Amino acid sequence: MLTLRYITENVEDVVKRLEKKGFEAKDIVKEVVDLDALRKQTQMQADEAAAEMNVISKEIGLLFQQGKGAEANAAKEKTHNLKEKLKVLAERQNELEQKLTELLCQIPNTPHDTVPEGKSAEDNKVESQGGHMPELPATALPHWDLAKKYDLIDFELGVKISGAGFPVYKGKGARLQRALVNFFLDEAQKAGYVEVQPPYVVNAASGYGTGQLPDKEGQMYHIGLDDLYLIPTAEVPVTNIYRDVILDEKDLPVKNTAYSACFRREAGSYGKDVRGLNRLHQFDKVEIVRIDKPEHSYESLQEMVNYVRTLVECLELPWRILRLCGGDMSFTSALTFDFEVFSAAQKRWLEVSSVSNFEAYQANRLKCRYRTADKKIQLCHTLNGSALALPRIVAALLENNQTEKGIRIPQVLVPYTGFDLIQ
RNA sequence: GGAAAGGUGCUCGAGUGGUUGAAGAGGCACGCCUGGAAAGCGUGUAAACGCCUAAAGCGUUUCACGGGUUCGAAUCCCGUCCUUUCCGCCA
Repeated sequence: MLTLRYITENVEDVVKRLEKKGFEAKDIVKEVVDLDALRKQTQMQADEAAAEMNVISKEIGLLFQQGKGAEANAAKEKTHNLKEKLKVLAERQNELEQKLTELLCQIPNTPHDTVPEGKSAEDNKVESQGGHMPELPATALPHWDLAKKYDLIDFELGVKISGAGFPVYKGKGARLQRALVNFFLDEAQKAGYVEVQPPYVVNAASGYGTGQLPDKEGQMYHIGLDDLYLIPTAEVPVTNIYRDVILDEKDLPVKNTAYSACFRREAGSYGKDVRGLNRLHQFDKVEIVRIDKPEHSYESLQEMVNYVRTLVECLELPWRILRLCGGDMSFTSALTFDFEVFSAAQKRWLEVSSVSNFEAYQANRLKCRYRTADKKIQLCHTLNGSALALPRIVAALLENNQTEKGIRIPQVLVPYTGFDLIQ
């Protein structure tokens, strides 16, 4: 969430910026400002009452020590009203603070200046593109047919075991998955990211920390018996490593990478767009996470974008980078670049990575802070990106590299797969 | 799942209902000492919110979390959560 201070000190600016996200913030921001004023006033009164109470209590203590029991008992009389008043004020302050947090959670992150105007995915701006567009014969197959033909992925078997969206990878299909994961992790390590293996289930506090809760509750699988959530991305457990942590300036930027399976309910999305590997309930992804100081976070974002680009280039896939418009950005992001690769048989661009700077939005909920060289405490900026999500990469690899002899494996992966052709 | 113990500051660890934000130790930082280092000595070492234009300063809160008793709670009572150990089960 945005910080109270930022909102109350930049009312006009916040409202104006949020327009770009299609969020009408005027009313809620006004409510926040009013409530904050009331909160301050209430705290002043409560603090005053508490201070008075403390003084009297100390006096009573002293009187008892001096054996002046009668005087002490007389002093007690004074506390009754004050105690009642204090209770009321403290309760009111508590309520106000709770209400404020509730409101703040409903306000999305303000978009960066460079975020383009726009309402939907169609308004995203193509930032750059590259790679070679393959020319496939008319007989080219979509990846779900290729997967069947070469016995790489069994979607029906997944339905039997779990349900739609939980494919079973087999033989060279499974091997290709493992190869990609290892390749991505090795590359991330070379780029200075420290690998972690996080838990795949998280508690509610972690869900709140990164912003999945409360707004996106329905998108995660919830384990009711233990009140835990299956992670929709490694971003959640990895970023939460830094929840309630005060880092040292010299430790920044923190760079982590993690492989994890990701679980998403994807409620309400069906149809031809979700066929095959295009949209799954469980998929593999290697994530990169960075924690940085505010003045350096956009440099970090650029570095992450550059890094992800090298991955898609290594894989010899046609790619493009989109700068997401205000309307297509996530609730919590300030600036997002999406990576898409072209899947030549489907003739579609598929999103394989999303790289975002959340500025202090997540950090504020996480209480992820750092101590500057002159000992001041500030919120960090958090960033993350996929590097990369596997299924759509696999879809594009299968489709784009299909030949009469079989499916060609990109050179960089051969040491990992142990084969260069799927026959 | 059964039984027991316990949750205090960066860490370890003490804590009698009344200057305990919290002894002591370690760590860390700075200073002195040294040719340099170690040792030694000294000093410092929580966060949030509020008041104040800001700094300084002051106030309030915080000893897992939530409630209760009390003039006053780290300390007593109740509930919740978590951790550890032993037993059982098990990759």
